[in-house]
Amino acid sequence: MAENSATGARPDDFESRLRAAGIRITRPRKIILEILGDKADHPGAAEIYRRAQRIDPSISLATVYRTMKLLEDFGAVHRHAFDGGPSRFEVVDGDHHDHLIDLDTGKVIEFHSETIERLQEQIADELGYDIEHHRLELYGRKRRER
Amino acid sequence: MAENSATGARPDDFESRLRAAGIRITRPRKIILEILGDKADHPGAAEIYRRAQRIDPSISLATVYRTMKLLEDFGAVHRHAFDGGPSRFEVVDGDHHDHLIDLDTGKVIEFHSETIERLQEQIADELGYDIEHHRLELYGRKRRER
DNA sequence: AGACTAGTTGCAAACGATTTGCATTTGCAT
DNA sequence: ATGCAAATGCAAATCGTTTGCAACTAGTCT
Repeated sequence: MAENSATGARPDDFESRLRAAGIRITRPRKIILEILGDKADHPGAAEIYRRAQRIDPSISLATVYRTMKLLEDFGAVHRHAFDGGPSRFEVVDGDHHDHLIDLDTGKVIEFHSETIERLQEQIADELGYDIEHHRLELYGRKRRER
Repeated sequence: MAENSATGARPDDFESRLRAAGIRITRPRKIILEILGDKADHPGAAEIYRRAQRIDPSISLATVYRTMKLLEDFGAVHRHAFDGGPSRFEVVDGDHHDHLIDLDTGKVIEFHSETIERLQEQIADELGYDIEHHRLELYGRKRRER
């Protein structure tokens, strides 16, 4: 059955884009796309696997990894390894942003600073480099002002 | 500029600091400290192991890892996982800096921008967070202007 | 609808990086 | 020198991730 989530998940978009690229939409992939559609957090492979299993227990972790790789190569997903930990994934929806990781909860907050972006470009330029991509992560804890 | 070390290594500094903290200076540790004294690059555990073995073939990889952990906890070393790869280490020598990683060679260039630092603080502040540490990595390739 | 086939799956085994249990050695204070 | 807690080397264990392979499907072509 086709369920429409009012929260903004539109896996159909992805499905058609993938189809257009000649990528098969299989049952596992459909489920994973559905999960990623949430966009609420930055789940790791194990978490995606757990959620997928609740929908279809026959899904394997290997397929989760393979699908994430596929989506990453396709450019639909970004992979992060915050503080050297296991990979966590994030759906790419156009706008670039950086991350503030809550050290207590692991929660990820997104932010963007055009000024910082420009400064990065400038620095790389002065060093004679072209930036391919970059990674800015702030690790912190909620301010506890009493 | 600061002081310069012609041949580079001054492990004695570290040794005394570690001794003062009640940490035993064993043969393997002495060797690893000597290697880290170079500060020329950002070697990974395997590379440190390789270099250590050239000095004393009996050193084990496990000890390299244990020692790096020790030094990291001691605050003498920082651990990086550039682009999700294996850990690479860097001696901490006071001044903070960020990194530009040459995607072709893996070489790491250090830089620092007080402006960026301040902007980061400001952003975290606006989000209600105190920064514990942060990580800014630029990944790029040497500009090939002909 | 049935058949075909290349792409995809699940499983388990393989993998690379790192950690750990344990018996043996060693630093270093006595 | 002696003693003992701490550190070592080794091998096995762990974690996250990838891969080989035989069985299975999605999408296509009748």
